[in-house]
Amino acid sequence: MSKPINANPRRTLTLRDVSEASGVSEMTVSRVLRGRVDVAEPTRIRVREAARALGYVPNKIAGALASQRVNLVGVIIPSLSNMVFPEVLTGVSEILDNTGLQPVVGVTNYSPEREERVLYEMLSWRPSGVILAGLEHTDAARAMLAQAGIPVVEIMDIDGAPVDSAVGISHRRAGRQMAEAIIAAGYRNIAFLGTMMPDDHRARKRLEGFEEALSKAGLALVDREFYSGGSALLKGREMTEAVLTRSPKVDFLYYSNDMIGAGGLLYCLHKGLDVPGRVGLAGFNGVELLDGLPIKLATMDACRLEIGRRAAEIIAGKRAVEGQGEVIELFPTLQTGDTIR
Amino acid sequence: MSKPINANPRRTLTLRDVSEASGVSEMTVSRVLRGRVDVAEPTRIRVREAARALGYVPNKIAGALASQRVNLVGVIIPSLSNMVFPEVLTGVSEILDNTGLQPVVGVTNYSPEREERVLYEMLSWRPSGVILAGLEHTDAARAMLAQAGIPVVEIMDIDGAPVDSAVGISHRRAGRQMAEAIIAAGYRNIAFLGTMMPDDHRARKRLEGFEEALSKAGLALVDREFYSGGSALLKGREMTEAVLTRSPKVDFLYYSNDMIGAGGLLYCLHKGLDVPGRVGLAGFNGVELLDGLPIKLATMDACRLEIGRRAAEIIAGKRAVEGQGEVIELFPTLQTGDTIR
DNA sequence: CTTTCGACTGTTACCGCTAACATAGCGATC
DNA sequence: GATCGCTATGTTAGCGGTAACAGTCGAAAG
Repeated sequence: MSKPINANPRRTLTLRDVSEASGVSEMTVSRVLRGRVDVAEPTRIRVREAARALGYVPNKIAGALASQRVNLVGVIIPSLSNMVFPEVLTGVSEILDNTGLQPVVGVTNYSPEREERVLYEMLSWRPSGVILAGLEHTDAARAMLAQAGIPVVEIMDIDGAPVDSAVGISHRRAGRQMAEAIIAAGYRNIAFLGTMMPDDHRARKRLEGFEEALSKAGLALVDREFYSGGSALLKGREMTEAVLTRSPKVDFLYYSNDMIGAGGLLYCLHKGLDVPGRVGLAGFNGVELLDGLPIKLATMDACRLEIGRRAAEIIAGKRAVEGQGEVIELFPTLQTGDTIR
Repeated sequence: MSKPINANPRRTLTLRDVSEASGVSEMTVSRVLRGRVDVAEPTRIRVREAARALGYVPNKIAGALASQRVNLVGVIIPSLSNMVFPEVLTGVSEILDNTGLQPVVGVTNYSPEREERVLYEMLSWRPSGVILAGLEHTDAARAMLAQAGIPVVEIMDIDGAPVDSAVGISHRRAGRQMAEAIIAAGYRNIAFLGTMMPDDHRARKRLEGFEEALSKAGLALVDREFYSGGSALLKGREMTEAVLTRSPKVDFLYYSNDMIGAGGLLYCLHKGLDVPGRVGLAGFNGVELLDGLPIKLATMDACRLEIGRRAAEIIAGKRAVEGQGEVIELFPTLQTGDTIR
């Protein structure tokens, strides 16, 4: 009776408010706002105006619950601070933009436990699909993915068994290829510089492939140096100095990523070392940053943009859950740049 | 009667499934899974085990609708591909990690329209708060923010009027300070190199402050050069070459960000120019990358981590919506590095 | 004029969970 | 032994939308 009028002057708006303001049912408002075609033009206009005037923003939580549809795609990656994953995201968004699907990013910092937590959190929002980096996950994470009943794409790596689909390159092969190129160029005293890799499986696989090819040629790594944390460029510089000081006969430096490779290259140039004569260098990833260096570091692009695109396409295409997942292998190209003779 | 048993063998699980499996009511299951304390220990254990055995993942959509609570915080930033925003995100996550709140990132690519869309999309999930970069937004965006009834923090910049709260630095002042330092060091023929800035308001404000201080000293920019897109490091190199060729008497290069500054620095070093004697350089942001350069570029850190932290604290603290927003000004420190004499 | 049909709009019943309140035990208190 | 006061659990009624189906109404067809 004495319901307080205007007690809550800015209570959050609902369909009902728009419905009352425009004189049609909530259902019709809902139809208009979702862009369905079976509403008369004049009605449509009235509703749109009422909604805009009120500043109504639909509640997707309610909508998703009712329709059992969520236009979100979880994307779980290890890090944002190296340039590689942002580029994957670019590829993903590019494709998803035309589908009504929306990426939601989660970051794991290369921690499997954190990945599990992030995944759990994401799945609890019932996304339409999940894209996640790597093939290595906790058992619980793998189980969740399998149970979720949504398309799952594991990206970056294909050396292993995916839960559902996978898009990536063979890092083992990439490492092998680089080793072969280096050996062919005549280098014999090769050192590896890279991340400490308890959980960077892709770097590990590259190194494995690299060493495999070396040993096939009767060679072995002359030295190796690892780091974790800090400014990659600086670390590359420091590690390079350490290695060249400790093992003066080293004539090639293979870096696990371009950033430390760039640091090493700058160091060598600064020291006036003959590159690629006295010492050769190579990195991995093909990041844009390298274009700005005085001379071009040898590298292998990781097909990041393309991986993002393909993964998104799989999610967008696979409305139906069933059907075996597909595995798409991409092939990185070796760019010898100016640092391999 | 003849309801098909197991018709949908992997229908998605609900509380009811866990409830049946553990022999208690849905409500009790709900309580256990939300970690509420008023459930007997044996019950709690039974429920947990049933949930784990089934692989149940709660449906936050339903939960959020029922409780009118969403543990999400929208974070809207222009870009992920320069190192500045990832660091802001790090600060945000760091604080939010202890609060049960979760950041959700949206990227605008410096487009106001895209920002508006991303914001709309986010608000439709009814987040507990929004953090977004900059003070410049479309009218519609500003209206949505004001209507949303949730804490809003605009970050990076405080030269303007925030919708609610703001955390950032004064870019105008930052530009002024840098100009003063450069003038004090005796440089007189100063050029500016930076982004084309229809929508990079912070770079614009820095330039404004910079020129203001110049003119106060009776000086004016001798040359200027703009770019957009592409590898920043490379652009820095190219623009630097262009400026030094076109205006040989230039003795100082002020860059709108560290990345192009680094490119310029590498170019100068490569050309054997005397830095900082013949020509001085300065950038902006204080990115970690600079630590790896042969000599240290002068810069000003933008307090990115701290901005992220403070913004998150405001959101986390402000359970209540009311109360005027606060404006927190941070003060960047000028690091002269090795490129100002 | 009645019937039919299609275009448009309304009604009803949930979606899966949680707030709020109700209830059942059960030992302590007087 | 009745009452009280807990603690532990259950019941009820939505949260704000949407699917599915049910009208309504005017024009075309018979």
